[in-house]
Amino acid sequence: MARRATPEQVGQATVKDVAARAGVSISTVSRVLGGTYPVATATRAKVVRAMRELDFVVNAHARALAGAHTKVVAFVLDDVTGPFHAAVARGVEHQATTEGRLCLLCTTHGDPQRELAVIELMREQQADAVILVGGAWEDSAHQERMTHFARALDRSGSRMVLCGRPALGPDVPATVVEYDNENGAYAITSHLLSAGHRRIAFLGVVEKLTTTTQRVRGFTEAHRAHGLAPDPDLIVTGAFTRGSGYQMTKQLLADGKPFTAIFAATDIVASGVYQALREADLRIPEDVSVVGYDDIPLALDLVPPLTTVHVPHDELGRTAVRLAINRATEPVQHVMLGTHIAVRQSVGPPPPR
Amino acid sequence: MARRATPEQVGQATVKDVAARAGVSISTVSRVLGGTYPVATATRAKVVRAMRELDFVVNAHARALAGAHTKVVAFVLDDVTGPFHAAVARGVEHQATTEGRLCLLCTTHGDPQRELAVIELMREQQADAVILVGGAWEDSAHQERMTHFARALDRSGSRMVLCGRPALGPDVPATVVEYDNENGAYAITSHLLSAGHRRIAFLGVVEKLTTTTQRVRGFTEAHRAHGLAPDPDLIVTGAFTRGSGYQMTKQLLADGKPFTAIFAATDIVASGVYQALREADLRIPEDVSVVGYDDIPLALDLVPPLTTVHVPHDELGRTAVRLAINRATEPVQHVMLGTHIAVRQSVGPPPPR
DNA sequence: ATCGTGGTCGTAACCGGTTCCGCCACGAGG
DNA sequence: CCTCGTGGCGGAACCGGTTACGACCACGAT
Repeated sequence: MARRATPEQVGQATVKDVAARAGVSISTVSRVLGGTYPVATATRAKVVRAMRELDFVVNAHARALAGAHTKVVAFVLDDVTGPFHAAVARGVEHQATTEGRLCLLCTTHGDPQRELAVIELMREQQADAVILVGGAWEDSAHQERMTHFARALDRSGSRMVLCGRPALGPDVPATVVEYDNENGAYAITSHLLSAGHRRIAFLGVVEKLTTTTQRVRGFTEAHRAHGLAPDPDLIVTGAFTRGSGYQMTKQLLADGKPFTAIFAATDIVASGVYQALREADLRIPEDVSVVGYDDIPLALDLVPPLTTVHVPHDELGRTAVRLAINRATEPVQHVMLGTHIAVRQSVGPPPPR
Repeated sequence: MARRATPEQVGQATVKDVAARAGVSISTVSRVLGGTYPVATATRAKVVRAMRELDFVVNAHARALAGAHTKVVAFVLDDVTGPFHAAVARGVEHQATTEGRLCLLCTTHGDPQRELAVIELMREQQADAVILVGGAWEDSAHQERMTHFARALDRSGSRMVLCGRPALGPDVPATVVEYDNENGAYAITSHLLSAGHRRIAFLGVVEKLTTTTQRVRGFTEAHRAHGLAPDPDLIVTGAFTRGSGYQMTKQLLADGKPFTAIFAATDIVASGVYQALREADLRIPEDVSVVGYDDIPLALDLVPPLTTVHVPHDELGRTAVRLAINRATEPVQHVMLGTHIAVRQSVGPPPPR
């Protein structure tokens, strides 16, 4: 890139330019920039004036290189479009701003390889914290690589944060902010069970994903607590999408297996369930009760409003960056946020046979 | 920060460390890093090995400082949670990744001041492009500041991108990627008019926001084309939220002004409209027809599915970064993406009186 | 009048890379 | 056998800031 022809007004002004214009040394400019050093009022005024006249802005890279920290937190998630992730992202972004940090965003689109690659990029960026949002893959090789990264980040003064996924191990230097996935599933399943449902379908098991594993566990435990066991045929595999919810429900209906309630793995899945039921002329909750998980805004727009498990998205995101950034003073680096069910109108007693 | 005690394994490994371990010079290490220079195969192997052994990653800041560009695009939007913005963000992120860039994300929460402050931050970060997503404020002081930033960014080799908002002026160095807001509103209003509606309420005018201004203009023009004029009493001010849509509808109903259709400024607003109508026992579209704008996923989940204006969110985001990053080879820096109406089931003929 | 002292400011050494320039050894051509 | 060209590599000057260190000045105190 060609440097400026005249010392001013072309290209980006530097401290050198400011110093020259203000008639002071570079270090003096740097001092008023940092603010943390005595500079005579008159001198400061000259410098500030020169900065304004030259429309000067510091070069964040130079500053990061010379100083200690980067003022950037990175967070990686599946997809910004997913309301769940978006809500967490919002919390992350908000808290990062509060802490005076910028946000680096990366998406993986559900690809474990890409997740690894992205973390590498974040290491290059010297991010203060790298926040991994959402469920993790139950793959030991992947977890090993992840552990490696956690240590590498720790070694370079950064921090890995597991947000909405379980810890990697007791000796892995990472901050963990979970939400009570299993108990949420347990609670809402109990809700269904208490209403009298005995044949409940769980739709949307994603293999090897901690999120579903935990939800299915809560689902199963709740049955057990009622002296029951879920019918394996009613636990169906799918994706966390509207289309998948629709397909799974259609299939379930086609199979003819009796059921009186559906536990959709996520609210998005539930929206697909709603449509399939509507097309089958089945009323909610008179014919079939439906519950979801996540409590995204959509839950209110479904007709009838969806009974679901509320997850503290925002708090999840905020806590993640708060703990990571202030880890020097924050004693606890592993928290489990509570979930609770949000009762609305999609659950009723099972229909009389 | 204390430097490493031993030359290896503590802190972050640098090119110097790698060079020492591989028994070559710093410049050689840099050359294999860059890839763009002849290095003997044997030497390269030694270096690569040393890098792996030391778990080396380049320091992006040092690289940015020494080299030319940053490999980062910044984008600022109102709120990640909004489905519209999220969808654009997804496009931005995707294209940025394709172009080998990282994404810096900032939110303004509708605060013009913050938007300005954020752009300043992005300048510090030397972002390759700064993408502003969503409508702009029709405030001349604000636009002036914006113009100033556009020039400043241009001067430092960066680029401002207006994504979903109108150009600032013919001589302002900025890339503009708009969508046809007015024609979309015109089309869907015509759709309503053609169905026989004559008293259509427009809900959700946000003062001084280009987005609503353009939509209202299309709304008005469509009326005019039919030899009509909208009733000013039916154009109501509000926010782009579900709650606002709900409130405005309630109020409209309470006012007793006759109307047979509602044009919600956005789909989110429409969701509030739906609820208010449901509570008033008014059927859609038998009693009231409703249309929205944006075509976010929610439109499909509303009952009945919402007829709305489809906006090419994803393309909007992708085009924004594509044009900005490749502006050297992309001849046109101002594009207007088309919109079209997505007909679903929320519009019918007006009820017989 | 001299010395000590505290407040300001300039000089220079970094931070961790990239890249221009020049050196060296080697093989080929005269 | 000597010279010239060339591929591979090292030395050093940056990029734009921060900061330790020391110089300088004007004070009040002795």
